[in-house]
Amino acid sequence: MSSTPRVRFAPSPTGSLHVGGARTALFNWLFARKTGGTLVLRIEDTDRERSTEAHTRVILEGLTWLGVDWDEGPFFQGASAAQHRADAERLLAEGKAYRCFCTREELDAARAEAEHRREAFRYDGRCSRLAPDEVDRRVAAGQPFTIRLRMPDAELAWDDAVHGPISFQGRDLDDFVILRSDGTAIYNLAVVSDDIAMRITHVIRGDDHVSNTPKQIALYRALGHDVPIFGHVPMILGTDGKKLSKRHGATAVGDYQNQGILPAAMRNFLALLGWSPGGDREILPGPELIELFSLEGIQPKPAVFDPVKLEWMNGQYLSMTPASELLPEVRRELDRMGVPDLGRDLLAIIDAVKPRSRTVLDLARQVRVRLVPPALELANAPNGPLGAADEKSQALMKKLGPAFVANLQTALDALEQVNDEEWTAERLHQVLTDLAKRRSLKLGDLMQPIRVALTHGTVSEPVNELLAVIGRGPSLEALRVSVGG
RNA sequence: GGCGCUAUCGUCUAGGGGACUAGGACGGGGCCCUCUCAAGGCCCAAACACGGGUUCGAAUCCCGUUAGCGCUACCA
Repeated sequence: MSSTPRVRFAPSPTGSLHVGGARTALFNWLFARKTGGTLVLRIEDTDRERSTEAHTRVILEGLTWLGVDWDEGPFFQGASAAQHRADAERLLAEGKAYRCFCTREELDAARAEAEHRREAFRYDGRCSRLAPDEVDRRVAAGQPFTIRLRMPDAELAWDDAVHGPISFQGRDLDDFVILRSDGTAIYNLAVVSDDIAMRITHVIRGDDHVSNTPKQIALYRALGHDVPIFGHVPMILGTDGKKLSKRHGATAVGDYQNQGILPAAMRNFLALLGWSPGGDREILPGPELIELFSLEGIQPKPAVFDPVKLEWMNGQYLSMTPASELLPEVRRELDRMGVPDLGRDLLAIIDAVKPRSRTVLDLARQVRVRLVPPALELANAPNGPLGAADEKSQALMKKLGPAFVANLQTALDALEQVNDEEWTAERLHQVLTDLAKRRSLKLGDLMQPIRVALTHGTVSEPVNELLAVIGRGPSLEALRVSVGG
């Protein structure tokens, strides 16, 4: 008679961990952590055809990355096959279920015919009316059979934690199959059987299961167990309002991990998709999320997944996260890009570049440029050190004409006078603004060429900081190469 | 077709009979800051699906309509 909730996340390992599943897992986790309850992880692998070990691993890794940890499991549904069968046979013995000898072919034909007449197909329950000795005869003859639940003519209703009262009528539902002819359980039986065995108190799952719920309630009642609390969380849609699928681009949490999304940002974003703490709060790091979470705050309507807002949120988390925490991620990306470890202080560079990044990938790309100015790499390229600079840079060069290189040379001459000691953002700012004033140069006409020479682009932190972060040696070298000296 | 679910700016949402001239955030537009781009600050455009009720009063409660979605397997 424990009163702490027991919830479960029960993915089937037939694909990677999708954002919809991830969010369902997150809601379960949030609920468990908020209430001091227990989260059980159960892998629903009863579909032997499509389930793979690789998928299971990917799902577990995805959850771990997200920071969703579980207290029990992972359990594999396949391991409970004997219990499932025992439950079905008990129902059979108690007359709450019956053997059905209809073959798949007969059923398919009946279904096709109904469709042809544009009528709803209903299983007519013919096998439920078979005389006992007829049943015995067929069993003795080795005729294969499935087991169907006798659907009661009763109201099957529950008070959904997110939708409120939902009600079905038993007479609208078929006597559905609970055990296949090979003796394995059908999903609905397996779920109920396992949820009972695991003493699950709250079933929090996707909206697509609401029509399974009355069947499962019928099963709970037939098995003589109390029904848990159900909460059905709405689906996630693509930007076109259709169910989110591969054709919308990235849908697996692994995709977002590879794009350099931070787990905390992903968690925050997913939580806000269909859930709100009320009020205007949006940036909710882990502890707040748990503190504020409640099933009642879940929206009953489906939500559109907006990757743009995810990236914005990731940018917010990026600026909140200290460079030291970002370092391992950035280092990994740099390794992936083949940038050698130069023993340089990456922290200062990360800090310089952080506000202009939305993903870790972004961040790493910009760090790379500051580690190894592209002009140095391309010093001997056929198009010259600035040949690969971006479009806006080329436009600037064209616009300034000879002044571009002349101003660069002017800056170089002045900067060479700055010694290593003085090579700080403050000092460099002073040197450059003085220089501009003395030569009557517009600040931009002096700064932008430097920026282009150093980064091959027109976007960066302030030039004095850029020079400081790149360091004296590489900065001067890149400028020299760029003026063709 | 049957059964069920859903409906507030383009998107995520606040709101739960009077506090609504409907609030916030993303995205969009503008301004400030500024050597560029971000970040940040300020401002603007942008929504209660429709029709009936109930009520002194409805985004909010009820009923319809419409639309979207889900399920209708010896899949999960």
